[in-house]
Amino acid sequence: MEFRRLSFLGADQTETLSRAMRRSAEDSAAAAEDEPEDNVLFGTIRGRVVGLRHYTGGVNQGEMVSLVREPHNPYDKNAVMVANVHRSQIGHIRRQLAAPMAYIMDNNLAKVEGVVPFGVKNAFNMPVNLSFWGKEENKTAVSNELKRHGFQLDLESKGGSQGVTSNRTLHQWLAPTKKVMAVPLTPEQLKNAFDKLFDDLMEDKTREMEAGKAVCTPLLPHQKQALAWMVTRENNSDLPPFWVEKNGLYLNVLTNFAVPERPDSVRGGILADDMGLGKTLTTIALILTNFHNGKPMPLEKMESTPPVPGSAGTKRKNSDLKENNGKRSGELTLEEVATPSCSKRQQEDPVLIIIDSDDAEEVVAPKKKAKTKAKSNCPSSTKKGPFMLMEDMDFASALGGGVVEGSSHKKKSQKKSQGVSKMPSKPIDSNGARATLVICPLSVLSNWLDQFEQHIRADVELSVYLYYGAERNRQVKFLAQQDVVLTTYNVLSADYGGKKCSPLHEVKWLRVVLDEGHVVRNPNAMQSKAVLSLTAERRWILSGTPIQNSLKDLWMLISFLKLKPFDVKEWWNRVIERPVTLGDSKGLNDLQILIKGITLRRTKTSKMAGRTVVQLPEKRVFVQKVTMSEEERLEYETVKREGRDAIGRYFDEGTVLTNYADVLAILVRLRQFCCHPHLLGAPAVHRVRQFGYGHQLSHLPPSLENADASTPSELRERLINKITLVLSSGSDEECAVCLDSLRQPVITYCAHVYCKPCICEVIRSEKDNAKCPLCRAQIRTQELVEYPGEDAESASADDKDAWKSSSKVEALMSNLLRLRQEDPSIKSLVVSQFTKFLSLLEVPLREQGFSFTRLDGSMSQRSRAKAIQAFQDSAQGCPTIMLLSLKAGGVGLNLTAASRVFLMDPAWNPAAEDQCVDRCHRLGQKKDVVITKFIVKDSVEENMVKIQRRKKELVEKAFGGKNAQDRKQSRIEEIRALMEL
DNA sequence: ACCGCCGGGTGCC
DNA sequence: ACCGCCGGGTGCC
Repeated sequence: MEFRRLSFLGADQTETLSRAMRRSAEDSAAAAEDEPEDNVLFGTIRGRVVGLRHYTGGVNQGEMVSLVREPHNPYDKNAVMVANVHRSQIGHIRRQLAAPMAYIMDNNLAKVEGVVPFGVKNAFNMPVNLSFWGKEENKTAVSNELKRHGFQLDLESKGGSQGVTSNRTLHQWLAPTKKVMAVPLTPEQLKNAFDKLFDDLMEDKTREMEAGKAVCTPLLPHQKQALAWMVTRENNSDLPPFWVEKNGLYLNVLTNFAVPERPDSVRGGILADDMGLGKTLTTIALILTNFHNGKPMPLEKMESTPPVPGSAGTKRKNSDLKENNGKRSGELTLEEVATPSCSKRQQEDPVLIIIDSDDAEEVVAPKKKAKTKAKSNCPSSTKKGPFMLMEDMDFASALGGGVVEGSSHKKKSQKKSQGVSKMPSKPIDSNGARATLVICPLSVLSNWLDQFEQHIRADVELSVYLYYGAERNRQVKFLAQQDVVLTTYNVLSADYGGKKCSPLHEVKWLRVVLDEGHVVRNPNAMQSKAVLSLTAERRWILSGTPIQNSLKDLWMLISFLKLKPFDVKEWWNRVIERPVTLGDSKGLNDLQILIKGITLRRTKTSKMAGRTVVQLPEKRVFVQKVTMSEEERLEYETVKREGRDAIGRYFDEGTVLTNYADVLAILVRLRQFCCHPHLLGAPAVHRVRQFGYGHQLSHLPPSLENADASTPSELRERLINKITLVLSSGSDEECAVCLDSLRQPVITYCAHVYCKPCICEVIRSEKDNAKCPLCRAQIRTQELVEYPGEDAESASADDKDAWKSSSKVEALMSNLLRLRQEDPSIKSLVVSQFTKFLSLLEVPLREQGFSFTRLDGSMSQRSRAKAIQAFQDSAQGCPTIMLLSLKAGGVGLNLTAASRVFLMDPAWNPAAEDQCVDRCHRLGQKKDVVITKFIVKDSVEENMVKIQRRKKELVEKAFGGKNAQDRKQSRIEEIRALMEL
């Protein structure tokens, strides 16, 4: 590790630096494993595996083997061990060759991979074809090191230096028993194929299945298909793809591994339906429909329980939770989480049963603890009805004493004859696992609870435990007893952190479901490790966008599904990722087979028997051009001229990048002006000064570190303003260190924005000499200025007297007024990137007597849920308008009550607008959706629209992400276009 | 005999 | 390992 970092700091400073930083920002332990660009084949060598005598590991003809360094081997510090799939040792590389290999491997000059071409029955040694893969720049070093020890790399190229990576060579060495001569794919073909990876996965997946009786929502045809498919996947006992049975062994045809144990069937997969197709409902149906042996989950009918404790108990339990969370954790209360969907539902008995922690503790916990809990938690009642207690006892004894197979069968047949009916206790199947663990982002937690409530019959009892909040019940026994345990990725990884174990990791789950599974992406992140080490019989990934950036993202998913042998990164890299990256059509084909076997994906436009899967109402987009008033135009042109001058200067000096934050600030100001002049600086005077509003712009220093006239506190203030502007600009800035979206953003004295952990790591590793990765200015930890968060300032309160309208505001208001006249029941989303603009809009809305609510990033979970709930409610007097911040809320956000969307200002990223619109144009929308985009004529907004269009085309053409530098460069081009420079 | 040759012991790193 | 290598025994034929 140390050595590697040193070697990186040689050549290209910026590039290697940021790479080195990225590595240390991540979990450094495993980071050495995967250098993605090790894709050049340097050549091959026929080596020898010796010492077979001493080890038991066997190998097949043509089998891929791992080469593992053994730096602590007492006989030779250069030792290189040869191992098979199971990591069991076959032998060692002969020491003469091991010496240069050790050097190459230790310095990360190349990755070495082996295939045994023949001689697998040899008693003492066997040949091994070694191939060396790495970055072009290390090729000579590798070759020289081998030469120094008397070895010559075979290059196999027929001509041209690119020949080394030809597929011929590739195949020969990846799987020498195969005689595939593939034609390399062009990047274009590769891109197309990759895009189609998740398309056309429909064949054989059209069988439908009815949900279990406990599900009260009728499934749509495509959901029944998904259910049938999921049930089939869960109950299958097929070999995973590319495995065949041969001579009593199991052979993987890609790697030639032959193992005696049958590789586990992949019981689960990826449900990758577009959002809005009802993945949550389908999953709930799955939980209830496919318990053990393909039978529905045995559930109690509530009437069947003893009348008094039963119903009262249920209600009380719900209120327990409310109290419990509100009082104890302070993090998430029932109002935030189990949002009653509408007034009508509230009158019914809630079907969602959330068993309070104490239910189990009373049985298994030491008395003392139970007592305390009872006091603090449930003052009014006698804890719980005898019914629940008995059930728990039943469970405890079942767990303790083992389950009699017959008894559970009896229960099942009983159920069969009576339908959903009395079920005195919840049986555990012979294999014990009962509970489904659902892990989701916090933003959709409440949605899950909602949906459990909505879709399960009111007379059916399903125990859903929300594993969240400080006082969550961590008892393994208790968790294992639930039907469903719901938690978030954060809770999971927090529990797991460091300890490598946690309550959730001790439970043997029947099923683990990763909702929005694509969020688990970086395999080095704690949450990935936490997710991968869960124990479950069945595993599911729900994701509308299974591939975020590239092939690499897929590994996490495959690995989670335990798809042998690709759950081990080496085999994934060798067999799939690298061949595909190099344009090998066989590799791509293999990947397609792999994905096809485990994925179901339908888009909103997928056809089913000639009709689209979901009949969504129509969506129409209108662009409404807004003309500025003369006064506005005059002012706008002034601001624009000053901005152009400043940016033009940066272009002349070639300092656009170093002053990027300033440039963004100028652009933001222009965009803000298009919405409303008050957005720019007022009433906060310092903003005006800092960003050179009006004539003062010309005094803007070239960069902030030269702003010598300022006191430290002034500088600080400026930086806070700057970071606020950058972050609220809607440009989705990324951290130049981790290349991801900013988290815990901080700004340096040289006015560049990074994730706090990333830049701190840079400073830490470079000690006193730390430099800003973007401009090389000196940086220090104590000089980093943190983003204070969006101050939820209410402009309306401050500016009531000073209120004035703007052309755009007028345009919106006249739309809203007309709409109200035509149909007062229609609800609208009013979307802006500027929360302050939303605040300004509150004034005329109030004036005109509109009832509105608001959702923006600064709001707590609690107030968000309230706002959504109120807006979705169709009752008289409920808000008809929601002021929505463009980036607020996750993809799960459901605002189907709205059928009109007013996009007040264009976004940099057109996808953000689409996503926003999709919050109401989704399953459950009954009306046609009309979208109005306001664009100010002859302004920066019009130019933005042009850029949006170009971006869309680019996205359609390009494969894979650009690197940070390219992205910055294209930003610069955008700036030129925007400012008409 | 400071060699060659023979044959037994031995065998990954 | 039906090899190579090592090192001890041995020494005209």
